[in-house]
Amino acid sequence: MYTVNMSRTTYHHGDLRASLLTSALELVESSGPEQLSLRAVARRAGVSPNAPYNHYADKDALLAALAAYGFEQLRERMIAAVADAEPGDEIVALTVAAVRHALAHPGLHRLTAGHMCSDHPPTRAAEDAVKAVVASSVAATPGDPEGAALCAGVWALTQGLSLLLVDGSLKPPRHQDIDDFIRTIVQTTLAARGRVQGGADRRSRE
Amino acid sequence: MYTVNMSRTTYHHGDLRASLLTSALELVESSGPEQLSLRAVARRAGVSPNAPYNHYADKDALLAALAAYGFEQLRERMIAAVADAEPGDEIVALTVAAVRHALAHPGLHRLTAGHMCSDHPPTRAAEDAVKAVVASSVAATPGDPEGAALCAGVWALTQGLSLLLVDGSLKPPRHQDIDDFIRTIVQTTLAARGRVQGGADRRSRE
DNA sequence: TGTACATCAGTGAACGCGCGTTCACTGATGTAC
DNA sequence: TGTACATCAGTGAACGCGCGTTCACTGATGTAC
Repeated sequence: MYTVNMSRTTYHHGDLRASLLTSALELVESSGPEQLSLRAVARRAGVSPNAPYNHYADKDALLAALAAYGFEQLRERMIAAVADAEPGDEIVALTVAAVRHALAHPGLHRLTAGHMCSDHPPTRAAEDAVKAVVASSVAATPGDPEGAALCAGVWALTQGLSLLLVDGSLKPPRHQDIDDFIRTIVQTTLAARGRVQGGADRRSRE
Repeated sequence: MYTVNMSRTTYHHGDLRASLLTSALELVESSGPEQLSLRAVARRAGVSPNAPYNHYADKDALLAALAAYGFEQLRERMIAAVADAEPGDEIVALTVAAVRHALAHPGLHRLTAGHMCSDHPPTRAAEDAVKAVVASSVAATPGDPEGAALCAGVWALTQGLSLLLVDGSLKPPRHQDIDDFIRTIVQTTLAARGRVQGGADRRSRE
């Protein structure tokens, strides 16, 4: 008797595939990605431990689907933020949106950021789509200084901020709103060399 | 008979505490932090599964000690890099050193970056010591633009680059040396707003 | 409209596994006298 | 120098656990005629 969460009356579930995903989503948020077990997901969906195998090849496949979902959600948020941003502010807006998303769904963030979802192509594709949004927002910034490097830097800054904030190793001061906090960090960081002297530029060690 | 790795002749091990740490270090690099088990560490140290309990309260304590070691190593590398850097280049040098360290010890990096090591005070202290080095290198940079924010940004950028490179989601181009790659990204990122127009600065959403 | 049957999507039980941790015990070591 | 004994740091066996996955099976559904 595995009916834990929903009291199903029909033998067939209806849409177990989707139900497993939302169960997994709930569990990843409540217990973290490393604690996520296929059995727990099935339990939560009110189904026997092996029922998921009708919809996902194995545990990895479910995790990969969950990660893909996470990337897609993130992408939508980022796209909306960039669209709403005032000209010249796209990069900061995108970063703020991404970090907020990570803070709103820390479990999902840790799943996608940690490389625990093996390299299923759809997941990789979803991740690439996210990076494409970063690229477009960098390109949208007038001046476009060294596209690829700035893309990488912005994305790294975003992921780093998400990581530190999600883990609690970085905290906004009491009085400061989280959006302002992120915004200030990003703006200050992107402007650091602008205020200091331009020296020490592009010197390879030789 | 648990003598797997070392063929011990004496009943007592000698310095099991240290031996456990190095065994754990090897395992965390070969299999990743989530696979690390206390039994495997004991096995590798050539000792029965419960022998570690004479030296560490539980698995968590061993993990915390390992993480603390990782932070200490990182700190030393960063201090050396900052000391060697030319004036004005401290931040970039520190970042390059930290990312290189992460790439040289990906398992250890993932242990320290993921918040799996519970909050044992010594581990936290070791982490704070690392951040202090960042702070001093930012302060050493002439102009010191908004210390705290830049500290956070530089540290986030460093952690983000480490994460992406360790996970393989960011790769240097074939022809480019990894140091140059990191250096270029950091320099470009810190100089981004300097080259673009200074607009969109410090606008709160209201 | 009714019936035979293939197919789909579940169940229930079991498998072997490695894990963290605890227990009682013991070999080796060092110290007091 | 020799002996009694406390203490330290190991052993070996066992505990209960939850896991991923497989097996044979079965209830429900839809389609062909």
